[in-house]
Amino acid sequence: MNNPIPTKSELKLLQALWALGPSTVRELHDSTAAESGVSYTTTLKQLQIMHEKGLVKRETSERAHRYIAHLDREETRRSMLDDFMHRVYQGSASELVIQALGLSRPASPEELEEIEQLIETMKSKSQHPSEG
Amino acid sequence: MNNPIPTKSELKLLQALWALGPSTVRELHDSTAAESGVSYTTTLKQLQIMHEKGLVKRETSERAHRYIAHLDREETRRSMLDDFMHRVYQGSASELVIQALGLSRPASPEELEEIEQLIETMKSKSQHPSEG
DNA sequence: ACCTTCGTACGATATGCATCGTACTTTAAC
DNA sequence: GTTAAAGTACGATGCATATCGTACGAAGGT
Repeated sequence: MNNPIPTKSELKLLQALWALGPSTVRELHDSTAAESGVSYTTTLKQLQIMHEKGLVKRETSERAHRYIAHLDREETRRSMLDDFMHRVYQGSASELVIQALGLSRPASPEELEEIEQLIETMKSKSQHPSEG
Repeated sequence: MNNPIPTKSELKLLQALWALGPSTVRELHDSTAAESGVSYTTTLKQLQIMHEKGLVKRETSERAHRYIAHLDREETRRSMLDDFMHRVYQGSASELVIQALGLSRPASPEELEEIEQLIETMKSKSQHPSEG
């Protein structure tokens, strides 16, 4: 808990790390620099800073160090969403959900089913408040 | 569309503006500075910058100018949520919704009903893809 | 008329983030 | 063993954000 919130560019590198798994700076740079256009040392420095902050771990046994995301995608998203929900929606998950459902492309029927089932679960839970 | 995303401190002032309606710097500062501890001129400067950016309008007929949020809370939240959803969830509203429902306090039964109804609407829509 | 109070305007500074260039190190090829 | 290639480390810079102090103008009381 109380995890550091990654910045925009840190998040991009984390996305690449989650997609590729443990990677060298070279690999990460090649997979992201095409879009961002930044130079190699920028990617390197960014990863070093992320290491200081504890966002990534690294394996230094090889000459080219291998970086690993410290938290998985689910946990990171959860931290960021929690922060966002409090800052923007004053902690109201339901208002956030309602607005998210109104955004852009409709979800697939399977996803809608999954969401509905979650809601059923929450409904029954809210009738047994002793469960925390 | 393509609205500027407010920064963290700008968002706090917008929250105050939405709560209070058109307000002077003094009013906004009194209602937010207790928590933030910043000085009056900080609030003033912030609002001037927000005015330059188009985040707020202002009424200068009185000596103490009156500031008004340019966009209402719903629109601002929508822009911010859309940006967040793309950056963090790669545009997947359903993954965001599922995780939001899992966060912290459960929503009230009324809110869950509202969400369920929304989902029913979306389900029927997804069976008539010609509606865009 | 003069001073105090309340307001705006704006330059200066601190901090965080993102970016790059340069210096140094290691490896392998010649 | 000298050099080229590929790597790490790190200081310097630019830019946005956040904060504050000072300067200055307008109103009102005495």
